[in-house]
Amino acid sequence: MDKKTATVDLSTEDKIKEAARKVFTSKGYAATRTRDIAEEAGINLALLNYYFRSKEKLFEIIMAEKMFKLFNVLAPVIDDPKTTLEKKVETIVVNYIDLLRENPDLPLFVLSEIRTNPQRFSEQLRVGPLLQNSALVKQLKEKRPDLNPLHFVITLLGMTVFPFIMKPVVFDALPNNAKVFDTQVQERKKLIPAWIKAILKAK
Amino acid sequence: MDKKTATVDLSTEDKIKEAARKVFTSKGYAATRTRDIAEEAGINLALLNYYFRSKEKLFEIIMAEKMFKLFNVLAPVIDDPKTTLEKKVETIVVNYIDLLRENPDLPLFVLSEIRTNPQRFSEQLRVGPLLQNSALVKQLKEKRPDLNPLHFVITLLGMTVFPFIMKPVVFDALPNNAKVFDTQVQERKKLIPAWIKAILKAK
DNA sequence: GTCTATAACCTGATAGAC
DNA sequence: GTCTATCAGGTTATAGAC
Repeated sequence: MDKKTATVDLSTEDKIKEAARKVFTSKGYAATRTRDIAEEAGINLALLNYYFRSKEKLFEIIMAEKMFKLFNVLAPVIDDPKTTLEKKVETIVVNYIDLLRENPDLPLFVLSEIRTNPQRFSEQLRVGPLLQNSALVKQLKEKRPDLNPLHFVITLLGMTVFPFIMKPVVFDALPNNAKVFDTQVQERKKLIPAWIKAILKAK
Repeated sequence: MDKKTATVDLSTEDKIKEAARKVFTSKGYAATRTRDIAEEAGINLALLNYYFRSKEKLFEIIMAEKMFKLFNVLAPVIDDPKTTLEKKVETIVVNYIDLLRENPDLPLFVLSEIRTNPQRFSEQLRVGPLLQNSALVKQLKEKRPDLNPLHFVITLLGMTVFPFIMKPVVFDALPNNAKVFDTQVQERKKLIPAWIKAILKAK
């Protein structure tokens, strides 16, 4: 079944959500007009308010979805005592790259909105506790007690996520962009775990 | 001389630019109202248009400044044949961290605006050629002909820039945030070059 | 150069017919 | 549930006095 047909088959409510996902993530909350969403969904402007009451309510629904996607790659892996540190790294890298290949502007969207309106997200963002006593941190402290776990996590995520953040700058200007980017990102599934290994080994 | 006094001493034009820098970078183009800038500058709304004709013209001036700051850390280093690869890495890391410590939301601001409105920046973004035949790339190919230079550059920049991009998510939720963040970032001036060294050595 | 007042436009949301 | 028409409020930009 092709995508166009699938989209048409959606309920009106889902058509609006689908359109909202697309427009919000590509332009951001402030630059998005409810009219853009309505047009993208192929429905009337009034229906947006009929189903979701307001632009802001609709946005909150989409945003919650996106943040869940983003954090849910980390959450189940980070506190699993049964897997090794190496395996955790590999899983995080592969899962994130697969997720972001399908949602390339997810990180920049979420980070931009948090920056634009930090107090709106102050409650959801309790990353400290999640890290503090996780299995990953314990395993890391055992292997390298001298290395601050936060440095490690940020470096790991930076290696994985940063290509997607830089995509508009580096790749969209390149001649053969889409293909080149995807190849590079796939390569990083193996490169990043190897690099992390080298970093942990070096003293 | 304290900052308040210095600000008051500025010409009206510079007061507006200074205010525009602050408001644009913290809220983004779309969410910024010219009234916010006028108020921040302590002047009347009409003066903004008198000096800069429009919100968009003013934005373009600020944005050009910011992009220059961001790319100018890389440009002089990347094609210098007189320094070693190691020295280049060290210089890039230290210079970027110093720049970003003073302009923490510079990367997220620039990247967000590029994403929101890619065609506006399509001309400025010719990163490919800049990299293609640079001294850095040559040195890298000599040391590790198997490693795609783009992987290297993105990893290096990711390690350096990503903490600033994650700041609102990870650190602003932490108890002792400002101090912790700054300490960590300073530590990375030494950590990142060491990590890069380990990565280049590992086969 | 700087201000007040206002024009011209845009955007989110709703009323009311079908 | 879905549409058209429209309102109410806000935003950029300018006219015109000083």
